[in-house]
Amino acid sequence: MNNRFFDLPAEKQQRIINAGFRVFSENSYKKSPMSEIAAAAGISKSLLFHYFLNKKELYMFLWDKGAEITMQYLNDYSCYEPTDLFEMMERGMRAKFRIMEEYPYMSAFAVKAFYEKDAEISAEIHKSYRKYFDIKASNTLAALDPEGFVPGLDLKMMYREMYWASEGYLWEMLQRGELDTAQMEKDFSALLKFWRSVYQKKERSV
Amino acid sequence: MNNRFFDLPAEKQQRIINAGFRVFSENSYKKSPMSEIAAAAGISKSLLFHYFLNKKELYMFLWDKGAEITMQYLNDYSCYEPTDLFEMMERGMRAKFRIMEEYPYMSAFAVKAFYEKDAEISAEIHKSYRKYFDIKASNTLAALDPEGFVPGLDLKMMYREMYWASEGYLWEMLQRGELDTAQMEKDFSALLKFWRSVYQKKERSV
DNA sequence: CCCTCCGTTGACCGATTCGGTTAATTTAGT
DNA sequence: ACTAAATTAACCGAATCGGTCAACGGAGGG
Repeated sequence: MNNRFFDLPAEKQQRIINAGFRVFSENSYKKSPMSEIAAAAGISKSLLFHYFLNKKELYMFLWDKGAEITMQYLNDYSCYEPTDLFEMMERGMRAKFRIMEEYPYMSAFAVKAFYEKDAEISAEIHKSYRKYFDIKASNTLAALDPEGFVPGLDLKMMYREMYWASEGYLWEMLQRGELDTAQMEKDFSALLKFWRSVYQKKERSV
Repeated sequence: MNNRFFDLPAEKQQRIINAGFRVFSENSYKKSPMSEIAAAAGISKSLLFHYFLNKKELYMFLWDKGAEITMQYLNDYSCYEPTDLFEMMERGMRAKFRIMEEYPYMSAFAVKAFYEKDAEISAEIHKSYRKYFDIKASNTLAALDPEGFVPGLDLKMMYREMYWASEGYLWEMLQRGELDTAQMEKDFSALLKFWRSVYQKKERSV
Protein backbone atom coordinates (compact mmCIF):
# COMPACT_ATOMS: atom_id res chain seq x y z
CA MET A 1 0.00 0.00 0.00
CA ASN A 2 1.22 3.44 -0.98
CA ASN A 3 1.34 5.68 2.10
CA ARG A 4 0.80 8.75 -0.01
CA PHE A 5 -2.83 7.74 0.01
CA PHE A 6 -3.09 9.31 3.44
CA ASP A 7 -1.80 12.63 2.10
CA LEU A 8 -4.83 12.94 -0.13
CA PRO A 9 -7.48 15.42 0.93
CA ALA A 10 -9.79 13.71 3.41
CA GLU A 11 -12.75 14.10 1.13
CA LYS A 12 -11.00 12.24 -1.67
CA GLN A 13 -9.87 9.46 0.63
CA GLN A 14 -13.43 9.03 1.80
CA ARG A 15 -14.76 8.98 -1.74
CA ILE A 16 -12.42 6.11 -2.59
CA ILE A 17 -13.20 4.24 0.62
CA ASN A 18 -16.93 4.59 0.13
CA ALA A 19 -16.64 3.45 -3.46
CA GLY A 20 -14.88 0.33 -2.21
CA PHE A 21 -17.47 -0.26 0.50
CA ARG A 22 -20.27 0.02 -2.00
CA VAL A 23 -18.95 -2.18 -4.78
CA PHE A 24 -17.63 -4.86 -2.44
CA SER A 25 -20.88 -4.87 -0.52
CA GLU A 26 -22.95 -5.32 -3.65
CA ASN A 27 -20.91 -8.12 -5.22
CA SER A 28 -18.78 -10.98 -4.06
CA TYR A 29 -15.07 -10.35 -3.81
CA LYS A 30 -14.30 -12.00 -7.12
CA LYS A 31 -17.05 -10.19 -8.97
CA SER A 32 -16.16 -6.72 -7.69
CA PRO A 33 -14.13 -5.07 -10.45
CA MET A 34 -11.46 -2.57 -9.57
CA SER A 35 -12.62 -0.55 -12.57
CA GLU A 36 -16.07 -0.17 -11.07
CA ILE A 37 -14.64 1.00 -7.77
CA ALA A 38 -12.44 3.53 -9.53
CA ALA A 39 -15.37 4.82 -11.55
CA ALA A 40 -17.54 5.12 -8.45
CA ALA A 41 -14.76 7.09 -6.77
CA GLY A 42 -14.35 9.35 -9.78
CA ILE A 43 -10.74 8.39 -10.43
CA SER A 44 -9.00 6.23 -12.97
CA LYS A 45 -8.31 2.57 -12.43
CA SER A 46 -4.60 3.27 -12.80
CA LEU A 47 -4.67 5.65 -9.86
CA LEU A 48 -6.41 3.11 -7.71
CA PHE A 49 -3.61 0.66 -8.47
CA HIS A 50 -1.17 3.43 -7.72
CA TYR A 51 -2.38 3.60 -4.14
CA PHE A 52 -3.18 -0.07 -3.58
CA LEU A 53 -0.88 -2.84 -4.72
CA ASN A 54 -3.73 -5.08 -5.80
CA LYS A 55 -7.37 -5.89 -5.20
CA LYS A 56 -6.75 -8.02 -2.15
CA GLU A 57 -4.80 -5.26 -0.44
CA LEU A 58 -7.59 -2.78 -1.05
CA TYR A 59 -10.10 -5.25 0.34
CA MET A 60 -8.16 -5.88 3.51
CA PHE A 61 -7.51 -2.17 3.91
CA LEU A 62 -11.25 -1.55 3.79
CA TRP A 63 -11.85 -4.30 6.32
CA ASP A 64 -9.36 -2.80 8.74
CA LYS A 65 -10.72 0.66 8.08
CA GLY A 66 -14.21 -0.56 8.91
CA ALA A 67 -13.07 -1.98 12.23
CA GLU A 68 -11.22 1.23 13.01
CA ILE A 69 -14.22 3.40 12.23
CA THR A 70 -16.53 1.19 14.27
CA MET A 71 -14.38 1.28 17.36
CA GLN A 72 -13.85 4.99 16.96
CA TYR A 73 -17.59 5.69 16.98
CA LEU A 74 -18.31 3.17 19.71
CA ASN A 75 -15.90 5.13 21.84
CA ASP A 76 -17.09 8.58 20.82
CA TYR A 77 -20.65 7.76 21.69
CA SER A 78 -19.59 5.94 24.85
CA CYS A 79 -21.64 2.93 23.91
CA TYR A 80 -20.14 0.67 26.49
CA GLU A 81 -20.80 2.90 29.45
CA PRO A 82 -23.40 0.93 31.35
CA THR A 83 -26.62 2.74 32.14
CA ASP A 84 -30.23 2.10 31.35
CA LEU A 85 -30.53 -0.65 28.70
CA PHE A 86 -32.73 1.40 26.41
CA GLU A 87 -30.40 4.34 26.61
CA MET A 88 -27.51 2.08 25.67
CA MET A 89 -29.41 0.88 22.64
CA GLU A 90 -30.21 4.43 21.72
CA ARG A 91 -26.57 5.45 21.95
CA GLY A 92 -25.52 2.41 19.94
CA MET A 93 -28.05 3.17 17.26
CA ARG A 94 -27.11 6.82 17.15
CA ALA A 95 -23.50 5.81 16.58
CA LYS A 96 -24.60 3.50 13.80
CA PHE A 97 -26.56 6.27 12.13
CA ARG A 98 -23.63 8.67 12.31
CA ILE A 99 -21.48 6.05 10.65
CA MET A 100 -24.08 5.46 7.96
CA GLU A 101 -24.11 9.14 7.15
CA GLU A 102 -20.39 9.16 6.44
CA TYR A 103 -19.98 5.59 5.19
CA PRO A 104 -23.36 4.41 3.94
CA TYR A 105 -22.25 0.99 2.76
CA MET A 106 -19.79 0.17 5.49
CA SER A 107 -22.03 -2.09 7.55
CA ALA A 108 -23.24 -3.94 4.48
CA PHE A 109 -19.63 -4.44 3.47
CA ALA A 110 -18.67 -5.75 6.90
CA VAL A 111 -21.40 -8.37 6.85
CA LYS A 112 -20.55 -9.43 3.31
CA ALA A 113 -16.87 -9.62 4.15
CA PHE A 114 -17.55 -11.74 7.19
CA TYR A 115 -19.42 -14.29 5.09
CA GLU A 116 -17.16 -14.01 2.02
CA LYS A 117 -16.54 -17.43 0.52
CA ASP A 118 -13.38 -16.76 -1.49
CA ALA A 119 -10.86 -19.03 0.23
CA GLU A 120 -7.95 -16.62 0.33
CA ILE A 121 -10.01 -13.72 1.60
CA SER A 122 -12.12 -15.68 4.04
CA ALA A 123 -9.05 -16.99 5.82
CA GLU A 124 -7.58 -13.55 6.29
CA ILE A 125 -10.86 -12.03 7.42
CA HIS A 126 -11.43 -14.55 10.16
CA LYS A 127 -7.85 -14.34 11.28
CA SER A 128 -8.21 -10.61 11.90
CA TYR A 129 -11.76 -10.83 13.21
CA ARG A 130 -10.73 -12.10 16.63
CA LYS A 131 -8.20 -9.32 16.87
CA TYR A 132 -10.92 -6.69 16.72
CA PHE A 133 -14.09 -8.02 18.27
CA ASP A 134 -13.07 -10.33 21.02
CA ILE A 135 -15.88 -10.74 23.48
CA LYS A 136 -17.01 -7.38 24.80
CA ALA A 137 -20.68 -7.40 23.91
CA SER A 138 -23.34 -9.70 25.31
CA ASN A 139 -21.98 -9.36 28.83
CA THR A 140 -24.29 -6.38 29.18
CA LEU A 141 -27.10 -8.87 28.91
CA ALA A 142 -25.90 -11.05 31.77
CA ALA A 143 -25.69 -8.08 34.10
CA LEU A 144 -29.26 -7.04 33.43
CA ASP A 145 -31.27 -6.27 36.54
CA PRO A 146 -34.87 -7.55 36.30
CA GLU A 147 -35.87 -4.69 38.56
CA GLY A 148 -37.38 -1.89 36.52
CA PHE A 149 -38.97 -4.20 33.96
CA VAL A 150 -42.46 -5.57 33.77
CA PRO A 151 -42.61 -8.54 36.16
CA GLY A 152 -42.15 -11.99 34.67
CA LEU A 153 -40.58 -10.63 31.48
CA ASP A 154 -38.15 -12.90 29.64
CA LEU A 155 -35.25 -10.44 29.48
CA LYS A 156 -33.05 -12.50 27.23
CA MET A 157 -35.82 -12.93 24.70
CA MET A 158 -36.70 -9.27 24.93
CA TYR A 159 -33.14 -8.32 24.08
CA ARG A 160 -32.86 -10.70 21.15
CA GLU A 161 -36.20 -9.52 19.87
CA MET A 162 -35.21 -5.87 20.00
CA TYR A 163 -31.96 -6.68 18.25
CA TRP A 164 -33.74 -8.52 15.45
CA ALA A 165 -36.25 -5.73 14.99
CA SER A 166 -33.45 -3.18 14.68
CA GLU A 167 -31.65 -5.33 12.15
CA GLY A 168 -34.84 -5.97 10.24
CA TYR A 169 -35.64 -2.28 10.06
CA LEU A 170 -32.11 -1.36 9.05
CA TRP A 171 -32.05 -4.04 6.41
CA GLU A 172 -35.31 -2.85 4.90
CA MET A 173 -33.94 0.68 4.70
CA LEU A 174 -30.68 -0.48 3.16
CA GLN A 175 -32.44 -2.46 0.46
CA ARG A 176 -34.22 0.50 -1.03
CA GLY A 177 -31.07 2.60 -1.23
CA GLU A 178 -30.79 6.37 -0.66
CA LEU A 179 -31.06 6.18 3.12
CA ASP A 180 -32.56 9.08 5.02
CA THR A 181 -30.79 8.98 8.37
CA ALA A 182 -32.94 11.74 9.82
CA GLN A 183 -36.06 9.73 9.10
CA MET A 184 -34.41 6.59 10.39
CA GLU A 185 -33.50 8.26 13.63
CA LYS A 186 -37.07 9.35 14.09
CA ASP A 187 -38.36 5.87 13.34
CA PHE A 188 -35.93 4.34 15.77
CA SER A 189 -36.86 6.81 18.46
CA ALA A 190 -40.48 5.79 18.04
CA LEU A 191 -39.45 2.16 18.31
CA LEU A 192 -37.57 2.81 21.52
CA LYS A 193 -40.47 4.71 22.97
CA PHE A 194 -42.70 1.79 22.12
CA TRP A 195 -40.34 -0.69 23.76
CA ARG A 196 -40.15 1.41 26.87
CA SER A 197 -43.93 1.61 27.06
CA VAL A 198 -44.23 -2.14 26.79
CA TYR A 199 -41.25 -3.51 28.67
CA GLN A 200 -40.59 -1.03 31.43
CA LYS A 201 -42.36 -1.37 34.72
CA LYS A 202 -45.36 0.91 34.82
CA GLU A 203 -44.95 3.61 37.44
CA ARG A 204 -48.11 3.59 39.44
CA SER A 205 -49.13 7.12 40.21
CA VAL A 206 -48.73 6.87 43.98
CA MET B 1 -39.19 -21.02 -23.53
CA ASN B 2 -39.23 -24.70 -24.40
CA ASN B 3 -42.38 -26.33 -23.01
CA ARG B 4 -40.61 -29.66 -22.77
CA PHE B 5 -39.10 -28.27 -19.61
CA PHE B 6 -42.32 -29.16 -17.85
CA ASP B 7 -42.02 -32.79 -18.97
CA LEU B 8 -38.84 -33.16 -16.96
CA PRO B 9 -39.08 -35.09 -13.72
CA ALA B 10 -40.21 -32.74 -10.98
CA GLU B 11 -37.01 -33.20 -9.04
CA LYS B 12 -34.92 -32.08 -11.99
CA GLN B 13 -37.13 -29.06 -12.65
CA GLN B 14 -36.75 -28.05 -9.05
CA ARG B 15 -33.00 -28.49 -9.14
CA ILE B 16 -32.77 -26.11 -12.08
CA ILE B 17 -35.17 -23.62 -10.51
CA ASN B 18 -33.30 -23.64 -7.21
CA ALA B 19 -29.99 -23.21 -8.98
CA GLY B 20 -31.42 -20.13 -10.65
CA PHE B 21 -32.84 -18.78 -7.40
CA ARG B 22 -29.49 -19.19 -5.69
CA VAL B 23 -27.20 -17.70 -8.30
CA PHE B 24 -29.52 -14.80 -9.11
CA SER B 25 -30.01 -14.09 -5.42
CA GLU B 26 -26.28 -13.96 -4.76
CA ASN B 27 -25.29 -11.74 -7.68
CA SER B 28 -26.85 -8.97 -9.69
CA TYR B 29 -28.59 -9.96 -12.88
CA LYS B 30 -25.69 -9.01 -15.09
CA LYS B 31 -23.15 -10.82 -12.97
CA SER B 32 -25.07 -14.06 -12.70
CA PRO B 33 -23.56 -16.39 -15.29
CA MET B 34 -25.70 -18.99 -16.98
CA SER B 35 -22.76 -21.37 -16.70
CA GLU B 36 -22.83 -21.10 -12.92
CA ILE B 37 -26.55 -21.82 -12.82
CA ALA B 38 -26.11 -24.84 -15.06
CA ALA B 39 -23.27 -26.15 -12.91
CA ALA B 40 -25.30 -25.64 -9.73
CA ALA B 41 -28.17 -27.57 -11.31
CA GLY B 42 -25.87 -30.35 -12.41
CA ILE B 43 -26.56 -29.93 -16.11
CA SER B 44 -24.64 -28.46 -19.02
CA LYS B 45 -24.97 -24.88 -20.06
CA SER B 46 -26.17 -26.04 -23.48
CA LEU B 47 -29.11 -27.83 -21.92
CA LEU B 48 -30.07 -24.76 -19.97
CA PHE B 49 -30.17 -22.82 -23.22
CA HIS B 50 -32.15 -25.64 -24.70
CA TYR B 51 -34.97 -25.04 -22.25
CA PHE B 52 -34.70 -21.27 -21.93
CA LEU B 53 -34.19 -19.00 -24.92
CA ASN B 54 -31.82 -16.68 -23.09
CA LYS B 55 -30.86 -15.39 -19.67
CA LYS B 56 -33.63 -12.84 -19.49
CA GLU B 57 -36.29 -15.44 -20.19
CA LEU B 58 -34.96 -17.68 -17.43
CA TYR B 59 -34.93 -14.73 -15.04
CA MET B 60 -38.52 -13.76 -15.74
CA PHE B 61 -39.60 -17.39 -15.58
CA LEU B 62 -38.10 -17.61 -12.09
CA TRP B 63 -39.85 -14.40 -11.08
CA ASP B 64 -43.21 -15.71 -12.22
CA LYS B 65 -42.50 -19.06 -10.65
CA GLY B 66 -41.75 -17.34 -7.35
CA ALA B 67 -45.05 -15.50 -7.41
CA GLU B 68 -46.87 -18.69 -8.28
CA ILE B 69 -45.27 -20.63 -5.44
CA THR B 70 -45.97 -17.86 -2.96
CA MET B 71 -49.65 -17.63 -3.78
CA GLN B 72 -49.93 -21.39 -3.79
CA TYR B 73 -48.58 -21.67 -0.25
CA LEU B 74 -50.47 -18.65 1.02
CA ASN B 75 -53.60 -20.44 -0.07
CA ASP B 76 -52.62 -23.88 1.20
CA TYR B 77 -51.92 -22.53 4.66
CA SER B 78 -55.01 -20.31 4.55
CA CYS B 79 -52.97 -17.31 5.55
CA TYR B 80 -55.65 -14.79 4.76
CA GLU B 81 -58.38 -16.39 6.80
CA PRO B 82 -58.87 -13.83 9.54
CA THR B 83 -58.55 -15.11 13.08
CA ASP B 84 -56.33 -14.20 15.98
CA LEU B 85 -53.47 -11.97 14.80
CA PHE B 86 -50.76 -14.11 16.32
CA GLU B 87 -52.19 -17.22 14.79
CA MET B 88 -52.20 -15.51 11.41
CA MET B 89 -48.55 -14.64 11.82
CA GLU B 90 -47.82 -18.20 12.83
CA ARG B 91 -49.57 -19.55 9.77
CA GLY B 92 -47.78 -17.07 7.56
CA MET B 93 -44.45 -17.99 9.01
CA ARG B 94 -45.13 -21.67 8.73
CA ALA B 95 -45.92 -21.21 5.05
CA LYS B 96 -42.68 -19.30 4.63
CA PHE B 97 -40.71 -22.08 6.28
CA ARG B 98 -42.31 -24.74 4.11
CA ILE B 99 -41.31 -22.70 1.06
CA MET B 100 -37.79 -22.31 2.35
CA GLU B 101 -37.47 -26.05 2.69
CA GLU B 102 -38.28 -26.61 -0.95
CA TYR B 103 -36.86 -23.40 -2.38
CA PRO B 104 -34.26 -22.09 0.05
CA TYR B 105 -33.20 -19.07 -1.98
CA MET B 106 -36.55 -18.06 -3.37
CA SER B 107 -37.27 -15.24 -0.94
CA ALA B 108 -33.79 -13.84 -1.29
CA PHE B 109 -34.20 -13.92 -5.04
CA ALA B 110 -37.55 -12.16 -4.87
CA VAL B 111 -36.12 -9.29 -2.84
CA LYS B 112 -33.09 -8.98 -5.08
CA ALA B 113 -35.26 -9.06 -8.19
CA PHE B 114 -37.51 -6.36 -6.82
CA TYR B 115 -34.56 -4.03 -6.29
CA GLU B 116 -32.67 -5.11 -9.43
CA LYS B 117 -31.13 -2.10 -11.12
CA ASP B 118 -30.61 -3.44 -14.64
CA ALA B 119 -32.88 -1.22 -16.69
CA GLU B 120 -34.41 -3.86 -18.93
CA ILE B 121 -35.11 -6.26 -16.08
CA SER B 122 -36.28 -3.67 -13.58
CA ALA B 123 -38.93 -2.41 -15.97
CA GLU B 124 -40.36 -5.83 -16.56
CA ILE B 125 -40.31 -6.77 -12.88
CA HIS B 126 -42.27 -3.75 -11.79
CA LYS B 127 -44.70 -4.15 -14.62
CA SER B 128 -45.59 -7.63 -13.42
CA TYR B 129 -45.41 -6.80 -9.74
CA ARG B 130 -48.75 -5.07 -9.65
CA LYS B 131 -50.30 -8.02 -11.41
CA TYR B 132 -49.42 -10.33 -8.52
CA PHE B 133 -49.45 -8.39 -5.27
CA ASP B 134 -52.06 -5.74 -5.59
CA ILE B 135 -53.25 -4.63 -2.19
CA LYS B 136 -54.38 -7.57 -0.13
CA ALA B 137 -52.13 -7.31 2.90
CA SER B 138 -52.12 -4.50 5.44
CA ASN B 139 -55.90 -4.35 5.54
CA THR B 140 -55.68 -6.95 8.27
CA LEU B 141 -54.02 -4.28 10.31
CA ALA B 142 -56.82 -1.76 9.90
CA ALA B 143 -59.42 -4.27 11.06
CA LEU B 144 -57.54 -5.04 14.26
CA ASP B 145 -59.69 -5.05 17.37
CA PRO B 146 -57.93 -3.40 20.37
CA GLU B 147 -59.92 -5.69 22.60
CA GLY B 148 -57.81 -8.63 23.74
CA PHE B 149 -54.58 -6.64 23.83
CA VAL B 150 -52.88 -4.95 26.72
CA PRO B 151 -54.66 -1.60 27.24
CA GLY B 152 -53.05 1.45 25.69
CA LEU B 153 -50.93 -0.61 23.30
CA ASP B 154 -49.94 1.02 20.00
CA LEU B 155 -51.21 -1.72 17.72
CA LYS B 156 -49.76 -0.35 14.52
CA MET B 157 -46.33 -0.06 16.06
CA MET B 158 -46.63 -3.50 17.55
CA TYR B 159 -47.35 -4.98 14.16
CA ARG B 160 -44.47 -3.19 12.43
CA GLU B 161 -42.16 -4.20 15.22
CA MET B 162 -43.08 -7.84 14.96
CA TYR B 163 -42.66 -7.72 11.22
CA TRP B 164 -39.20 -6.21 11.50
CA ALA B 165 -38.12 -8.73 14.11
CA SER B 166 -39.23 -11.59 11.88
CA GLU B 167 -37.36 -10.14 8.94
CA GLY B 168 -34.29 -9.46 11.04
CA TYR B 169 -34.26 -13.00 12.33
CA LEU B 170 -34.80 -14.49 8.90
CA TRP B 171 -32.10 -12.33 7.41
CA GLU B 172 -29.60 -13.37 10.05
CA MET B 173 -30.35 -17.02 9.33
CA LEU B 174 -30.07 -16.52 5.59
CA GLN B 175 -26.69 -14.87 5.88
CA ARG B 176 -24.96 -17.79 7.44
CA GLY B 177 -26.25 -20.27 4.86
CA GLU B 178 -27.34 -23.89 5.47
CA LEU B 179 -30.66 -23.01 7.05
CA ASP B 180 -32.18 -25.35 9.60
CA THR B 181 -35.91 -24.87 9.22
CA ALA B 182 -36.70 -27.07 12.20
CA GLN B 183 -34.60 -24.87 14.44
CA MET B 184 -36.06 -21.77 12.85
CA GLU B 185 -39.58 -22.98 13.50
CA LYS B 186 -38.70 -23.55 17.13
CA ASP B 187 -37.13 -20.11 17.43
CA PHE B 188 -40.12 -18.48 15.84
CA SER B 189 -42.50 -20.34 18.12
CA ALA B 190 -40.60 -18.99 21.08
CA LEU B 191 -40.83 -15.52 19.62
CA LEU B 192 -44.57 -15.82 19.19
CA LYS B 193 -44.98 -17.10 22.71
CA PHE B 194 -43.00 -14.11 23.93
CA TRP B 195 -45.12 -11.68 21.96
CA ARG B 196 -48.29 -13.21 23.28
CA SER B 197 -47.01 -12.94 26.82
CA VAL B 198 -46.20 -9.29 26.36
CA TYR B 199 -48.93 -7.96 24.11
CA GLN B 200 -52.00 -10.00 24.94
CA LYS B 201 -54.28 -8.87 27.69
CA LYS B 202 -53.51 -10.75 30.89
CA GLU B 203 -56.39 -12.95 31.91
CA ARG B 204 -57.00 -12.18 35.53
CA SER B 205 -57.73 -15.37 37.38
CA VAL B 206 -61.30 -14.50 38.25
C1' DC C 1 12.03 29.99 -19.11
C1' DC C 2 13.25 25.43 -18.48
C1' DC C 3 13.62 21.52 -15.58
C1' DT C 4 12.02 18.20 -12.58
C1' DC C 5 8.91 16.09 -9.84
C1' DC C 6 4.62 13.66 -9.13
C1' DG C 7 -0.38 12.99 -9.35
C1' DT C 8 -2.93 11.23 -12.93
C1' DT C 9 -4.43 9.07 -17.02
C1' DG C 10 -5.40 6.45 -21.60
C1' DA C 11 -3.93 2.83 -24.00
C1' DC C 12 -2.63 -1.57 -23.77
C1' DC C 13 -1.68 -6.72 -22.37
C1' DG C 14 -2.67 -11.62 -21.94
C1' DA C 15 -5.96 -14.34 -19.65
C1' DT C 16 -10.45 -15.36 -18.63
C1' DT C 17 -15.36 -15.25 -18.92
C1' DC C 18 -19.52 -14.00 -21.02
C1' DG C 19 -24.05 -15.25 -23.70
C1' DG C 20 -25.17 -18.01 -27.13
C1' DT C 21 -24.59 -21.57 -31.24
C1' DT C 22 -23.68 -25.90 -33.49
C1' DA C 23 -22.59 -30.30 -34.48
C1' DA C 24 -22.02 -34.42 -32.59
C1' DT C 25 -22.80 -37.99 -29.04
C1' DT C 26 -25.58 -40.45 -25.87
C1' DT C 27 -29.94 -42.24 -24.45
C1' DA C 28 -34.60 -44.19 -24.75
C1' DG C 29 -38.55 -45.88 -27.11
C1' DT C 30 -40.18 -49.14 -30.68
C1' DA D 1 -31.54 -51.65 -35.75
C1' DC D 2 -33.83 -47.34 -36.57
C1' DT D 3 -35.29 -43.03 -34.99
C1' DA D 4 -36.21 -39.12 -32.37
C1' DA D 5 -35.23 -36.73 -28.40
C1' DA D 6 -32.10 -35.57 -24.49
C1' DT D 7 -27.69 -33.94 -23.57
C1' DT D 8 -23.15 -32.34 -24.21
C1' DA D 9 -18.26 -30.83 -25.75
C1' DA D 10 -16.28 -27.72 -28.49
C1' DC D 11 -16.44 -23.52 -30.24
C1' DC D 12 -17.44 -18.34 -31.39
C1' DG D 13 -16.76 -13.30 -31.14
C1' DA D 14 -17.25 -9.92 -27.84
C1' DA D 15 -16.57 -8.19 -23.46
C1' DT D 16 -14.24 -7.86 -19.03
C1' DC D 17 -10.83 -8.99 -15.81
C1' DG D 18 -6.42 -7.57 -12.89
C1' DG D 19 -2.55 -5.28 -13.66
C1' DT D 20 1.23 -2.53 -16.34
C1' DC D 21 3.44 1.29 -18.53
C1' DA D 22 4.62 5.21 -20.99
C1' DA D 23 3.24 9.56 -21.36
C1' DC D 24 0.71 13.90 -20.16
C1' DG D 25 0.18 18.11 -17.42
C1' DG D 26 0.50 21.24 -13.83
C1' DA D 27 3.10 23.01 -9.74
C1' DG D 28 7.32 24.56 -7.84
C1' DG D 29 12.20 25.84 -7.91
C1' DG D 30 16.08 27.48 -9.92
